[in-house]
Amino acid sequence: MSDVEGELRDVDPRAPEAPRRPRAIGGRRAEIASAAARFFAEHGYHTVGMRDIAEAVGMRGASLYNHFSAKEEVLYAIALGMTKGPVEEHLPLLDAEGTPATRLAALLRAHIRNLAEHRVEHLVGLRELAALTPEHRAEITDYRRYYQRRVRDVIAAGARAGEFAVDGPGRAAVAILDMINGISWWLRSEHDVDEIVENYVGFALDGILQHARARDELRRRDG
Amino acid sequence: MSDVEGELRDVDPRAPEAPRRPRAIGGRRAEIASAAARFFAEHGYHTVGMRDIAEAVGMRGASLYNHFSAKEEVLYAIALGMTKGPVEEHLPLLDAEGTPATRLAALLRAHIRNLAEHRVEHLVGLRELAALTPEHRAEITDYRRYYQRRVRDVIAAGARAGEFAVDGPGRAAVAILDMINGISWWLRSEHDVDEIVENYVGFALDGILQHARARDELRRRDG
DNA sequence: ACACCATACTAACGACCGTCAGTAGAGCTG
DNA sequence: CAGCTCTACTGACGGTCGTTAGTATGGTGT
Repeated sequence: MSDVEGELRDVDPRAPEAPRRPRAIGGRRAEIASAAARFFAEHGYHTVGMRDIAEAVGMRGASLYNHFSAKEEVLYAIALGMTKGPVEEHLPLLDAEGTPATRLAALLRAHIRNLAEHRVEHLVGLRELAALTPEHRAEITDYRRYYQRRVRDVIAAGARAGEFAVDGPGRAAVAILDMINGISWWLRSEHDVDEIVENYVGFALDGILQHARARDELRRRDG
Repeated sequence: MSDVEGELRDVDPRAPEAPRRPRAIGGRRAEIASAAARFFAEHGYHTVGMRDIAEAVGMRGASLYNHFSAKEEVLYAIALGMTKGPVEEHLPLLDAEGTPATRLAALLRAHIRNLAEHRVEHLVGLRELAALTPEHRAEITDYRRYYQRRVRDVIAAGARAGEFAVDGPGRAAVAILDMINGISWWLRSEHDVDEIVENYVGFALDGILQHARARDELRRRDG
């Protein structure tokens, strides 16, 4: 009946060791989470039913419980992918060689590209935090706080080195991350991602993180 | 400005004789919307029931329909207050005397102060757009687009006048507004609003809107 | 070949939600 | 007082939702 095709046996990028599972069963999970993210992004978590998500991947609502133990688990998987992932894969860029400025620029570039590639998941992970279990929400916000702290620290290092001219590295970090995360609200497929990346890295590195220098120079000029 | 305080309603709501409060307040609508905004901000629009909102203002769920024709109307009132209001009250600051920089600074200051004063409404108006009727959502986004366009125009004027050094006034406008609107996600009552206002106006005016100047100067310095 | 297990299905339950109908008391107006 | 309005109440309906139980099926390992 249901013409579920088996062709999309996928390759999960992060499956270090698949425990004795010959079938690529993680793939269906990712497929469901991806479809759910699209729906959540467009209509909101609570207005989307399990039956809606199921239909999008070609099954009936109840069958989703073979892959997720609850609807909230789907949201949790989406949110976790957008917080834990970047922390583990992008944050090492801050430990690489180079000045704080080059390292931060590399991080922001990776961040924005990741956001553009997973726009809906990113949007959902930001917007639907309140729908998570308190424990899950705490875990997500912990990841986010850690990420933000690392950005703050590299900004502080750059300020000490004279690369940045900013007072309040913490506030600048928040401002930069909010500015960048705002992209997920309006990004459309017709936008030029490369251009956006360069614009925003410029806004952050040459703009916000130089604002104290520009401010002093402008004041000196104007008297 | 705050209207009706929570006067003593220590009476069992089931009591056949309800406490007679002084008539004369049309502020009941505002009181309901305000309580609803607090709940929506904390728990999300769909997880908050009419009965929850009602309880917060001392009535039963069905009685809310004497003030709003539907739950969505409550959300609409909140969102409208946070979009139409600023458009009509703050945007005239852009038509006042002064250079583009001083006028834009005045607008951003007013914007952030308004956001801080109505943090929950602002957050809800941003986050729960998807829960609005298509017609209501279109109206809200129209207001927001218009606001954004006006900001873009004053940035373009400042760039022509040499006050700003930015390429792409539209993108800078979006970045600045996203950065500022991000405040509503983390603002707490213990924050110093005045300090935030000055920080963010600096980020925008001396930072993002000067990034092309800073970029060129840094490149010249570094070779 | 057989057992197993992952996965899909159908059917239904219980809870909750937005909303409405109908009612009643208080205050104002004549 | 009579009559109208405003606002709150009770009670309930219809629908939807997340979730569970029980069952069927087909591929896989032994």
